[in-house]
Amino acid sequence: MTDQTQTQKPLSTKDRLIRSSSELFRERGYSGVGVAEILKAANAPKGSLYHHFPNGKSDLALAAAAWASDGMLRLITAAFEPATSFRDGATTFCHKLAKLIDISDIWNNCPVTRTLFDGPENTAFRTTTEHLLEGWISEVAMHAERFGSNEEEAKHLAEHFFILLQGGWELARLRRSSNVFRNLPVPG
Amino acid sequence: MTDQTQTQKPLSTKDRLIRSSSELFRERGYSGVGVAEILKAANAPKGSLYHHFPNGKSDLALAAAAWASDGMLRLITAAFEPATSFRDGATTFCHKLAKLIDISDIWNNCPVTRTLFDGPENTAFRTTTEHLLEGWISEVAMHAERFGSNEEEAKHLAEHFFILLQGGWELARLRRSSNVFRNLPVPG
DNA sequence: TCAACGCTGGACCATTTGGTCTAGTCATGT
DNA sequence: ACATGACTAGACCAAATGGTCCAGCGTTGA
Repeated sequence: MTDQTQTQKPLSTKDRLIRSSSELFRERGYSGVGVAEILKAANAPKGSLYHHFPNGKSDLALAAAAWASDGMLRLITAAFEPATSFRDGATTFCHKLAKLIDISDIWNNCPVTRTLFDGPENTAFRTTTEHLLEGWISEVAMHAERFGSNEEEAKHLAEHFFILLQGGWELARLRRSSNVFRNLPVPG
Repeated sequence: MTDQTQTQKPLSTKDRLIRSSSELFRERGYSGVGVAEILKAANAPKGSLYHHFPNGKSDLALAAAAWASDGMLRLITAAFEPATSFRDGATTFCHKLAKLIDISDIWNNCPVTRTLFDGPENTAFRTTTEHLLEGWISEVAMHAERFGSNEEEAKHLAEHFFILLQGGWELARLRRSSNVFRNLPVPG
């Protein structure tokens, strides 16, 4: 995976492709975005896309979802790591997410489901979606255990939180308000 | 609105168009479905589509979402009407939905968000989405009030339930299991 | 009986779609 | 200096896209 912590301005064509497409995909879904549009946004020619991603659009979507999922994972860590309890971590997460949504609407979409649930129904898409989202859940469960839950409890807590997150995204989008996340009935 | 309670077999072309497209849209999203595919599924020629829906695909999506939303509304009523408490109604709803999902995967999608959030970002789509989904919420809130909640409480309860529903759909799809709804942490 | 109208059938169209292919550029190591 | 391989550039393509148009059909009311 590409190092995302770098602050250097000039991104490689491949990275520009991943980032731009990630934004577009989560805004409008896999089938809602055309290759031409991605290319324009990333300022890249067609040849580059098919060089870096031999299977074209679908490969790119897989990579874009994985990259964006990493961002969410880091957000989870940033919220739960320094927390004093599960509830505290969950609440912090929600407030951080709300702030991101205030900055840009693209955060008001699940980068993984928007990108991959909307895509072609093949094994690669299914397994990647599973891998990424179950990754979020087990990461949250890990923190729940850290705060004293047993494995069973932690799993439930994490799943519950996942449901609230996904549902929150829908309601926040409907209402056009990040406050949904600030008032989310977090478990714990 | 067309009478959906009729049991007569031969549906009008317009109704076939609405029903078929509704299924397709909620399975694969607005941009994931082509007009040709809808026409084939509804066994209708192109002329009919543009006769009944002058604005073509987008008009049809609006109608399809409204029709499917009505179905959800009836499910809500069927669950909450005879219930003994809000929690009872909510639980019944979840079990009914789970059963529908077992029958057909198409129920594991929000018919409104899948169809309209994925569509073109114009006023018609936005206001229709709002109208339909807020309709669900206020219907649930109405039942909450019926069971003794004050207006404020009822609103919160309904929103909370909406979030769980939407999030539940995502997790159920990820896990490919309707049991998510049977174990949903319903409020009340 | 006939006119009017609602609806159907499908030919046709411009545009956009995702994808291929190849000639070229550029940096690298030797 | 040169060969190598990674990468870029964009012309090109078949297929699919959403949409238009109109001739004809059948049912209705006068």
